[in-house]
Amino acid sequence: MDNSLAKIHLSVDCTVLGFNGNRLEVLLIRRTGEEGGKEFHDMKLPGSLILDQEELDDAARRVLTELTGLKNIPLQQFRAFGSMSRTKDPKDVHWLERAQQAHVTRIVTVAYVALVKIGRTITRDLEGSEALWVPVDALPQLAFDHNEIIAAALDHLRNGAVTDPSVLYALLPRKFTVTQLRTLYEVVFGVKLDAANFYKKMTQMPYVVALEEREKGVAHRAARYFRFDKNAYNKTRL
Amino acid sequence: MDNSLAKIHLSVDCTVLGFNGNRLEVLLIRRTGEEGGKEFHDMKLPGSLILDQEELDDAARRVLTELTGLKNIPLQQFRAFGSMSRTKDPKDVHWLERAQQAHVTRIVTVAYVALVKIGRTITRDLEGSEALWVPVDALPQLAFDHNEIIAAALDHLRNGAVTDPSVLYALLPRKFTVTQLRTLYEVVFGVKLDAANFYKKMTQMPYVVALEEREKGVAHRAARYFRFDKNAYNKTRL
DNA sequence: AAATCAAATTGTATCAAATACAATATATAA
DNA sequence: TTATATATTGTATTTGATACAATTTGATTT
Repeated sequence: MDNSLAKIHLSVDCTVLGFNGNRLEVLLIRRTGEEGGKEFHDMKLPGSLILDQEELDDAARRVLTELTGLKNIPLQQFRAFGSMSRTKDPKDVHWLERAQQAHVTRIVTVAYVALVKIGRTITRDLEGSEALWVPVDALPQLAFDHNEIIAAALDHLRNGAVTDPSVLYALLPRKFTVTQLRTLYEVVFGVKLDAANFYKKMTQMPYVVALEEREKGVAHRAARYFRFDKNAYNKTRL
Repeated sequence: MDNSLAKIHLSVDCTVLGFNGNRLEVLLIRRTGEEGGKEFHDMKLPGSLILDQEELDDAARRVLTELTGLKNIPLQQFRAFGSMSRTKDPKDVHWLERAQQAHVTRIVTVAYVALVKIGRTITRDLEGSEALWVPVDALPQLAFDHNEIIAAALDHLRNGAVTDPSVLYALLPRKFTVTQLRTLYEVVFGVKLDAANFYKKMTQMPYVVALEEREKGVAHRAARYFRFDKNAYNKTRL
């Protein structure tokens, strides 16, 4: 009975993105596996199989908390990845079966993105542990189809930011300079923007509010800090 | 072993959207079920369980072809739906188990959207069959979480159309008037647009090309037909 | 056949936003 | 004290958005 259906395993994977002031980075987990008797090291997205009765969103939240120690980070599911060829690399299959203690032929994963402030994420749990930030434009070959998942997550971010630019402020520190904001726009949309015009445009937005505090220790005129005002932003949309 | 993992079934569901010249419609399937001895009728999205070894995208394509007879329609996966509460309605569980001949506690579905030209879709297979177009702003209560899936599909369409408006032309007939195009924009984005300004703006786009042919049989000045030029469009983006 | 209707299409004027780029200000470093 | 590197402000120009009046043209009505 029921044997026309695959024995499918289901997992979640989280693409945690951060902005280091210069480019986008993704949080990856070191993986140690074995291939033909030899040990190897590579990286993968933080993920986990879904537990019995566990909601997808809860599973994603669980993974994120276990990894970063952070809670209440908005996570957004954006796509499932379920190609048969996800498990075409024997390295991955071998690793999976050792980790799961079960025969795995097919694993469908539900992918999430989270946008975090890099500074606040690197808690003691992360230091020297198995997690690390890697620039998204310099990724090595990752486990499974994780390179593809990250590419899709970036695409999702870009699309989301067009409709609702407020998501970008989740990537900036609470206090940020206009230059940081501009660099973020440049890196997300892959464009070059005029600094002077961008400055005027953004600082006249009611939701980008100036603080008294200024940058310190830079070898030039210190930039003013701004913060994002969620309330003011929401008022700009109906 | 392996009993900490749920026995999960996996399916695909297709949200096939069309534009009837006035509003968006979605293609639904009539469903006949049984509840407490009484037969009932309602509607659901076209979907199917994934076959063994079948790619997700292939499953979606298969469903779409079986339903509409059309092939080569671009389908886009946009999200998985896997909440435990998807099967909270006993009606749905009962229906599933009768259809699947198996005990089903949890079914995760991978959702796709397809945009089609309504006129070309209604083939003989559809006439009098179990499929029908229903306006998305007048949907009854559907099976499972299909109302939610359709809402997400519309959201996905809106977001996609902001970044890449060319997707909208998949919803229009090959020859269309500017008024049809404008109504589509209005209905997708939920806004009212000035007819004169929209006309000038669109007809000056290099990818909206005027044809000689005009509308016939309308009780006023006949509108000119235009067509969408994919090549010209692509040249406008890098 | 002429007048009428309704929507298509064209015109024009105004206002707002995008862009270019010069000029000024101000932390630290030399 | 001057030099350097950005931050920030100014100004002029171009382009696009918006409002709305005017004209055109099939079909229908008189």
